[in-house]
Amino acid sequence: MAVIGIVEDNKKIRDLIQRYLDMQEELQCPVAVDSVEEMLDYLENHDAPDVILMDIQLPGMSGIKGIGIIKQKYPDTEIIMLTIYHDSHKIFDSLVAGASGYLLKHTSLPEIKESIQTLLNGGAPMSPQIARKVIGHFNKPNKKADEDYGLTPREQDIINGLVDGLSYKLIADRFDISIDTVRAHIRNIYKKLHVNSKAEVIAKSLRGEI
Amino acid sequence: MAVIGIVEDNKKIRDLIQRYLDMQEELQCPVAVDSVEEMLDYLENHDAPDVILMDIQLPGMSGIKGIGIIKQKYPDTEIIMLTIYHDSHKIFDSLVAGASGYLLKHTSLPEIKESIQTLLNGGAPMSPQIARKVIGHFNKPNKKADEDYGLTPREQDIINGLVDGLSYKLIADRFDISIDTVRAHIRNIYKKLHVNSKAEVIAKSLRGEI
DNA sequence: ACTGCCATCACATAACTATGTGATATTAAC
DNA sequence: GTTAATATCACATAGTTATGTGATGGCAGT
Repeated sequence: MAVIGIVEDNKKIRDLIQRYLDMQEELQCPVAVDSVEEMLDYLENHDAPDVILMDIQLPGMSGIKGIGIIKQKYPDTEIIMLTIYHDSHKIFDSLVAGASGYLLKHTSLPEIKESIQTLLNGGAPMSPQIARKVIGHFNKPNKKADEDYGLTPREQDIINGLVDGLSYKLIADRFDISIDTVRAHIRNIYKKLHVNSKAEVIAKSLRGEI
Repeated sequence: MAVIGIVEDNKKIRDLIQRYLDMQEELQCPVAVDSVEEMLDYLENHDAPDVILMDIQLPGMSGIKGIGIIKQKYPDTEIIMLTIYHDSHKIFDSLVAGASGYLLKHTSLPEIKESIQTLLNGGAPMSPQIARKVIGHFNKPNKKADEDYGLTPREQDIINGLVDGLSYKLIADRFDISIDTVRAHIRNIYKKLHVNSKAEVIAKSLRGEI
């Protein structure tokens, strides 16, 4: 009899999954909480579940951070992410943190059950679409032109300034140009990257997407 | 109508798969050869298939080396490995070389067909057991302990919002608090992290320093 | 009861960012 | 020698961010 835990802040979804899993002959789901912190509290006083289903977007600590903490204290507990996020870096971060599977929230209840069994049998549950993104990470270092945004050298300079946390004015000083020129470059960068804030440029850059 | 190619040195298996795939309404398999060299010859004079099923152990060039050569000349052709090897090293090398899927030879004919369709739909066909080994590669690098800035759970939430590229207003909406509260939290975060702009917080966070 | 910390909100203002519109000079490509 | 792309600068303005100052209520520990 495998013991399952759930960390999910949407009460409706949480209850639904818990009731469904608990109903299964070969599973039991004694704990379903809405934050990593609560799960850690629970684990202080109970045996660790065999498998934990974990959301990413949670009140308090994020699910990804939670993976690391839980896996460190209870390394035999396997974690399956169950989330709406399908972007590569969240998937990647989850797996690096120690998750053993990654499902999207549209996954049906029987599929969730099946995924748990896959995991208990030594497999890693994930949809082919997720698998594709995981594989993508293997190819990245090899391919240089990951996606070519056609940034000019000057635009790269400006981006580096942004990533260093500089204001327009400081970037202007660094390259000895006027602040209006900086603005002009940044406008072009935004257009090329399809974003519209410093924050997004910095995020893209630090994720290696530029 | 998707076009499939096969590189496999066991004539019996090769013919079996070719006949089966060719029989399918939506597939055709005009080429099944027993070495990478022969496949390259074929490609000189014909349109590249949409998908190539590739063995690893082959006469002449290995299938893994073949992936690299074929993907370089015909980047739109997807490659699925079909092999007896299930060791992490071969799986890893194949994916790095550019394979989009990895199947073991005990895979049934209908499963092979299904895998091809998965691939054409943007997924990556691989068994859960293979997926598990792929994930294993992500876990190896263990991260160092990060400095404790004494951030409260709420402050972490806000930081996550910033990293997601949200404006104060959107962060306020996400957590259902007022924009002034968001401002207040951000002020405290800046103090704790010794920074004074969104940009720096995002950078710190994405560098794993939080 | 008192203190400290957390989370919430309000008002105010200076500084910075995002965007529109337009212009000039240089250089490489056709 | 015209075109296209790059890099530069200017003015204007709406919107966002950064900071200061101050306040309320909850909760934990002493």
